[in-house]
Amino acid sequence: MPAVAQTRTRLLQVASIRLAERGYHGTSLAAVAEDVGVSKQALLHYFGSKALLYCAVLDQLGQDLLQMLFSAMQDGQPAEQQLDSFFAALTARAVQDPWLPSLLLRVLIEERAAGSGDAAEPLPLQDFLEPLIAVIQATERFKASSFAQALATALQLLGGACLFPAAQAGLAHRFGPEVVDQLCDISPVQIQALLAARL
Amino acid sequence: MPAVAQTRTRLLQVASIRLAERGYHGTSLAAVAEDVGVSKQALLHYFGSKALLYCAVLDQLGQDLLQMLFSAMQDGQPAEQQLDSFFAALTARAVQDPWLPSLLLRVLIEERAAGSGDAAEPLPLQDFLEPLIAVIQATERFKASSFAQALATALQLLGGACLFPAAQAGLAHRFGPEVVDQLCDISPVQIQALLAARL
DNA sequence: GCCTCAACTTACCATTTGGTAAGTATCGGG
DNA sequence: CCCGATACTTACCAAATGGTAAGTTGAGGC
Repeated sequence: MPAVAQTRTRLLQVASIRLAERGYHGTSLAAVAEDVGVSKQALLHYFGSKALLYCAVLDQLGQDLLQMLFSAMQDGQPAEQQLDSFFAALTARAVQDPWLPSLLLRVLIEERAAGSGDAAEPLPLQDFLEPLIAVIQATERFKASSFAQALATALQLLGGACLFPAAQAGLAHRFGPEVVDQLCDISPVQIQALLAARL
Repeated sequence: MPAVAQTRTRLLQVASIRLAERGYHGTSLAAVAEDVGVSKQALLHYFGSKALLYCAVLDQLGQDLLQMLFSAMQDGQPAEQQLDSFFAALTARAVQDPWLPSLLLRVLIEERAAGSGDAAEPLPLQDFLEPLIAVIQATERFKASSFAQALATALQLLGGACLFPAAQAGLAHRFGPEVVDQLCDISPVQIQALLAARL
């Protein structure tokens, strides 16, 4: 099935997962390459260096999130419902792709990971965060609020929504898989409750 | 001032900060030791290995959090107010010690980091998480709810409360230091609003 | 004075890591 | 049929890392 040049895509996927699970420094190029079934140098062939691979992964993550946000912004619905749709989509995906919220939280926590030294490098996820804040500022509740307040709310929502799926694997280890199964069912309604309460 | 054996304490502090900022794999023993001003082997002298150092750091973190929780549980106040006090103390400390929420989130995300292979190793932070969930289950709102629902709420609250302080440094880089200053002021009331809305 | 023990230090080592150099195989175009 | 580009591979390397071995220093007990 994977005709050609699928290798790059698979490398990106595997790299995303490993970077989410073990972080930048905990992920070795050799491990990623081995998972995909190619040599380490194949990886370097596609993405010049580890830092650039990391940038590519974050780029992909930003695009994924942005697309989810845009999909939720389609029609002329009120901003509250747009946020509802977005976080519903986010949690739905997060349950089956736990690496996504893990990576998101990680990036937000680890400010600078792979800076090329250049000051003008585009911040990863910035293209996603700014529209998200804009939507929050478009709600009735935050119409008159400051940018900082909208940002605080965005972080609160993201943190509240992403921590469970990101911690999913560890929680199964702590409290048992059956509790996690229950949590997967509870999570979406819990997020809706959070949004309803905060907006 | 540091008479003797303060070295161990300082090593633990510096290790906590570096582990929070850069994660387990991103933190080298040599770097921690150098920050304190001793040799790498002094570190190994006190904590047998890197994995044991990590365990010691997590132990300390768990104790810190547990103490904050117990302090908030003093008198016969209602559970709602106990949670209020705890999260107020947490955010107050988190603003000046951003490494604490960073480390907390990191540990929750990275399930297994330094397992001795033994299956019966005590889970880090478990002694803190369980009482916290118990307090949530003691509230009117969650009195009749399942354990899983209380756990979901605990994670939502922790995520919502910890993401901003943990991301503080990166946010200053993204949106400028003045926005972060505003956020530091906003954060506590935002957390109170979150608690009031969810309990 | 001497023994012991904690609290370190300098040397050293095996492994892993990111990265370079150079070679090979395949394929489409001219 | 050759040319170049793409998509890799094997070999190799310098640096960093966690960890071991052995030595040094100073204080307290006998």
